[in-house]
Amino acid sequence: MRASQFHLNTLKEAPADAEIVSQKLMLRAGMIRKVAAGIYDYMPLALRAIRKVEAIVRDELGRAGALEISMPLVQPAELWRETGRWDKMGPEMLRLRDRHERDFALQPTSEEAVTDIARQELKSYRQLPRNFYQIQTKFRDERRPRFGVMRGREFIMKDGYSFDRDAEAAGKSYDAMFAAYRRIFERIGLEYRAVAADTGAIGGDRSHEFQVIADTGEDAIVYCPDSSYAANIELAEALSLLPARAGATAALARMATPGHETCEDVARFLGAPLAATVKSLVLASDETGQAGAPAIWLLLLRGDHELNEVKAGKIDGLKAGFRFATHAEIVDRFGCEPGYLGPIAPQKPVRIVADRTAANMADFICGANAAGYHYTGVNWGRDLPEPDIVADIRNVVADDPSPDGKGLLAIDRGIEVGHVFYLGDKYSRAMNATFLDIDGKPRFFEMGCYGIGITRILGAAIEQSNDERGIIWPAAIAPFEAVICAVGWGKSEAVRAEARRLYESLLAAGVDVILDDRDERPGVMFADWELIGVPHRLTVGERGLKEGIVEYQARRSGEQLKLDPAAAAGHVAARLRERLAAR
RNA sequence: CGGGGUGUAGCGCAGUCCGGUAGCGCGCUUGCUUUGGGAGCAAGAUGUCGGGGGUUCGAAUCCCUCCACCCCGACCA
Repeated sequence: MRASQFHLNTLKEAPADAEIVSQKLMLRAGMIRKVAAGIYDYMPLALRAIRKVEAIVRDELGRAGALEISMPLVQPAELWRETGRWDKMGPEMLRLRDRHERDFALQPTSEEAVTDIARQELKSYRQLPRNFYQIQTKFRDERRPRFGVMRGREFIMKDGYSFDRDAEAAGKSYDAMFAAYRRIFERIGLEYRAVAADTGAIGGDRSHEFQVIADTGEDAIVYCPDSSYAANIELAEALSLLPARAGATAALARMATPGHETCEDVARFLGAPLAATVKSLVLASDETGQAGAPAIWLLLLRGDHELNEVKAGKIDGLKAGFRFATHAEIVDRFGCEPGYLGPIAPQKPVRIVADRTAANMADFICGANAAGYHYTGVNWGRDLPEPDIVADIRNVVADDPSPDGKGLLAIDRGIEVGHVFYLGDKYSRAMNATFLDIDGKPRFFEMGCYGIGITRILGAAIEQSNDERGIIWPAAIAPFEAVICAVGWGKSEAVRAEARRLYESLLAAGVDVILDDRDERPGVMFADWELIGVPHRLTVGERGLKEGIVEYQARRSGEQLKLDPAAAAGHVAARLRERLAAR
């Protein structure tokens, strides 16, 4: 490719509404253009990177035995009604009507469509396992799209689905996809972690997210440096920090704490450590209690801990959904304003759930259910009944003990770029998708689903790797692997001749190279290609040619070399091969 | 969806309070000069001032209304 025939449009300043670095750099590099909230044009540079990601995904999935198909972007409502998701999906699914007033949705994912394929195409156990995938535009009408391609409404996703005879075979399909995902992210050249994730209603332990490590990630990922333990914070098990409950040493005392409503405030006011306090959170469950009123729950956590809502949602009685209680509900149950709530003698009974750590605390501080008062020296059993339920309901924090008992936990930020998930027969059962097994009986398919956010990978790669000059692409997905900057293209026949020769030899060596023949000043060329993030740069100019050299510069390290022109193409090709061999 | 904010040239912004011929920087076009880290000089082009309605002799500016976008929150495979 020659720059004079390519489309480049770099900006010195990013649009004011761009928020995070990947979004700013992609806009400045002219890769994407915003068309509407969360909806972008992918310009030639971006599409080249996208195609490279897709090529790696196709190659590895093909190797793993998956078959590419394409399902419709516009899907009939009937399909979604079969599984109940037409109603369950909510406004995130964009719906539309055709001229006959029939309902359709833009696919946010394709379990229904692929299960429909399976029930018609896969008749026999002899056809299993089968794994279909597509790389397709998805639409999810996010309430708040942001961060450019990281959380767009329209985006490109690889979604794959496996069909197996039984759970054991499905486990093998899952493991094969897990291994393929590892190869994919390694080939792309991202620093990532595969973490255990929440399985929701499906249950089991077969759900993993592939998280690209980046400080700007929206997810918190927990891992143990001394073992293989890694999990999304939504799932990561929090052990009790107190192995057993210590005996009471203090007497119960009612302290005036006017105006001190948070645990931090109360601890400071009473001169006690934050870890001696217990915080009270009031929830209302959607399962109605007596007389049709929502059941009210009191959740107790140590003052320095945070509620994990995913974990809370696994408690019997909260599984159907919950919300934070309203002010009126709180006052009705506790006879007291929020800020002074506690588990001791609320006005009306509530279900009390204590976190594992809170349940082992002794001599603790909590609200007295009277405005302006807290209790100190509170002890379970002596001052109030044992909690109704003790459960893990908090987020782990750094330096918590690892649940596998092998050290302390650390926390990183991550960007989710892939997810593998065992579905069981959730969709096959809902859609009556069966095959005939060896015994002649129909059985529901055991399914798995496997997603990769193709466009999100671009954003994640940039978040992970950039500097003040711009993007630093991993070579495997860079729009171009190398650029030749021809300094003085317009006036020097020698420069033109050498640049063309170099260009041809790089092409012959299989390097995806662009020749910058725009006759721009060197500063303009260098700034453009550094912003765009091309990993390898060769500069040909009269100055170097007089010395008998061309210059090489590596984008990531900044390393500069003077190379014999005859060896330059080989040098770049060798560097690109090294990267592949290193994996 | 609740709260806040912003819409002026491709991008970044001023002008709005206090109504009176539409501005600046970057980018773009042409010419000359320059030529190894986003060149200089000169001459240009580009605006339904987000849309509609109103007030006024006159509206980017004041009023009403709609829309879009952004931020915070809530929500969320």
